[in-house]
Amino acid sequence: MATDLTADLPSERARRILRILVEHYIREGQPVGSRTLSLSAGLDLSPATIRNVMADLEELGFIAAPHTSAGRVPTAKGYRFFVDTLVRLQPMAPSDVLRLQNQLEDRFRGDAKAIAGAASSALSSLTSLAGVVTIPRQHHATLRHIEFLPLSGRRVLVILVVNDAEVQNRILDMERDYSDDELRRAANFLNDRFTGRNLDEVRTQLLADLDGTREFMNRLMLDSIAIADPAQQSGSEGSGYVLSGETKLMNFQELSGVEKIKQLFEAFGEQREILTLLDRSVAAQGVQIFIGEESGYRILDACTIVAAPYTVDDQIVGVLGVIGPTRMAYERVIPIVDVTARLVGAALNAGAAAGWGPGLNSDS
Amino acid sequence: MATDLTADLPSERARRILRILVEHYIREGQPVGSRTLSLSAGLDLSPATIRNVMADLEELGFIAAPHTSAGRVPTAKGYRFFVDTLVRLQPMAPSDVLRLQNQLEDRFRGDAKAIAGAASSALSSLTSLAGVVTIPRQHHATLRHIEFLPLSGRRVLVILVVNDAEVQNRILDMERDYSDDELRRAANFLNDRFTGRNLDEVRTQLLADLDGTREFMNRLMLDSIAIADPAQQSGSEGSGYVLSGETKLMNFQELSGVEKIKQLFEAFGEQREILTLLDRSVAAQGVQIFIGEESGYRILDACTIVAAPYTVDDQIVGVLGVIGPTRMAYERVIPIVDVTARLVGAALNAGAAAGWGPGLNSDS
DNA sequence: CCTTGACACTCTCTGCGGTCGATTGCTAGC
DNA sequence: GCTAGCAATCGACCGCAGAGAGTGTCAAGG
Repeated sequence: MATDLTADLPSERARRILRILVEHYIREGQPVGSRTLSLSAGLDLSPATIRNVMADLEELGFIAAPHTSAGRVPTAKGYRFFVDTLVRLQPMAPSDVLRLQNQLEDRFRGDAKAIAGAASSALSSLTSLAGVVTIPRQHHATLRHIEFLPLSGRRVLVILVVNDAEVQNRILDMERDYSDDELRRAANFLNDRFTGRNLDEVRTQLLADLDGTREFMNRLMLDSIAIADPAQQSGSEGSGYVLSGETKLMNFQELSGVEKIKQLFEAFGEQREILTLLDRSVAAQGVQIFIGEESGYRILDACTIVAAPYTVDDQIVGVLGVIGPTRMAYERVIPIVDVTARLVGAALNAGAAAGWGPGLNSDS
Repeated sequence: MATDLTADLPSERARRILRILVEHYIREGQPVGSRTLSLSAGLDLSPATIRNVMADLEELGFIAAPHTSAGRVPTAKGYRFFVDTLVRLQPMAPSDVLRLQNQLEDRFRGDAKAIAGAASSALSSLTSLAGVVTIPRQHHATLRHIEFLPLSGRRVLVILVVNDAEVQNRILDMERDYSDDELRRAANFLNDRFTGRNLDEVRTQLLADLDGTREFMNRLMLDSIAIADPAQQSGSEGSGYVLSGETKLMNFQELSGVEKIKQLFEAFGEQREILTLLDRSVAAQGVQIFIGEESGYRILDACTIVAAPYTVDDQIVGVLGVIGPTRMAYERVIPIVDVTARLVGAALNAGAAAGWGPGLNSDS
């Protein structure tokens, strides 16, 4: 019927209308009618004309009407088009960047878990949504100190200090008995030879030595190095993510059904689904956005996840982001997630992160 | 008007009616009318008579009517009287006790945090309410191993292994520099002299030595022993409690207002108020119950907390319990909390907990 | 060919009135 | 002291009508 049906894309004018509609809906949370749009600044069209355009947009699947006489709301496809091509990103205020930076670096040097926690609550308070940060992988971490303590019955307690001051520990079930002396020698060997080295290097080196004389100890050493990697850590503590400000999600009517909220919170508790979803954004660099149904999880139908991987030495070690309703302030949230990811990477790089300033937030 | 107004206590008959009313309301969740009670087994009175008694009970403050024609519901005072004198406790099934015991002891020997987590989720799944367990204090714990690692700028990383295999660590800011050698000697001193000893003993001993020659090292040693005590641990990790099954609370209509749920969950997140409330039950032994307004916190007006301290060597080291609506199955919940507290104590006593059987659940 | 004003239509929301059912308090009688 | 009966009260439910908001469509005008 209208302008540009040959392509599947809306005309220039339709885009402008779509953008204003989405922005308006995000602000007000109410279906937007033709009259409201007509009065909106920047448009100089009558409601009737706008109705025609809106009919086209509806046919293309960008917007939908809850019922006959209730204006239109964006669909997931509409939000997708909006964030991909229409949104005008709003850089973070330099003062906010500075504060965030301080929050992440202050007194946390080297403790990755503490940084993740701080980042999570910072994300939440900056966006008024739920913040989520995965515990960083530690392949890249440097070995600081290692210690073995014998327990009863072939069990050995491994204590591993990595980076500046991060302590990991786990109990290993061994295949044979080790004497106190053996354990001490193994620890000494590792400490003497590998302190200050990258855990990845340590592992490779140990693997290379595998057929050497020390083979019998090697199994113990390999296993103990491996505990620093949260990916393998099925235990409750180290794996998973830090979530903050979940309760903020209860403020949004679109999620306010008690039953929905309950399922959402149960999913947060289980962690599994959220984690696999976050893992998807490890693939690409930059900010990734999963809108409503796109996530593939029914529970998140009314939610959007904005996520970005963060890196240390150009290696991706984790993902962070926010979870909120599809109707969120994308233009503010996207830069926040972007900048936070960079600052977390910088903070993890310990001392090396002095030189951050404004101008970070160009965009993806 | 009626039977026993001289005393502030209801007559025998009134008590029976109150008990049946409370039990019925707990089961059905709907205001109970005189007709319903009249039909109830065990009572052989007409609705009119029951109405008279109910009027008395209302005057005494045990029950209240939501509105003129809607039957009665118990007040906080009514529940209080019910749990104090009317309730007929229902012992846990021996099979449940056994399963619980296994859940707590399996593969957790020595790791207090893991035991707390297991107890919390066990409480939640047994009661269909939220389970809560404070992280146990460690005064009583035995020192296994200690280690100091120097960090940059007068900071020292302390790693403390207590009990079987529980690792605690913290960074201490010291007043002067310590050389590597000093730190090594301090650790050796503590390990040689105190391994296997109670942390309390260690502290007393160190205090006694304070005016001796080693004074300069003593500060470091005292501080490092102190980190095992979660009460002093203001940091996020060790302090506080483990909460499980919060989402189950969303099932109850009396808490179903989104705003109420939100405040409740925010209180859970803050931990402070819940903790001070739980601390109150450290005073007395046995199961403590805080019903509705009794807690003193508005947020918990519609909630009841059933809590019991748990002990190691007859010393109270923590509190556990459940949080639910005032309308909960007290007769089942109270024994469950009671038994769980004993089993957690036993599990913390590591190997010494073999001999538990049925017959635990006499009552408070 | 696009835009616009006009008009009829559809749907939700709100308030009103009425009925129904549950329960109470009260009083008179056993 | 207990009980039966009675009027009164109140919430839940239903149907209905009117207001309001927004749509689709159509014919007229640039």
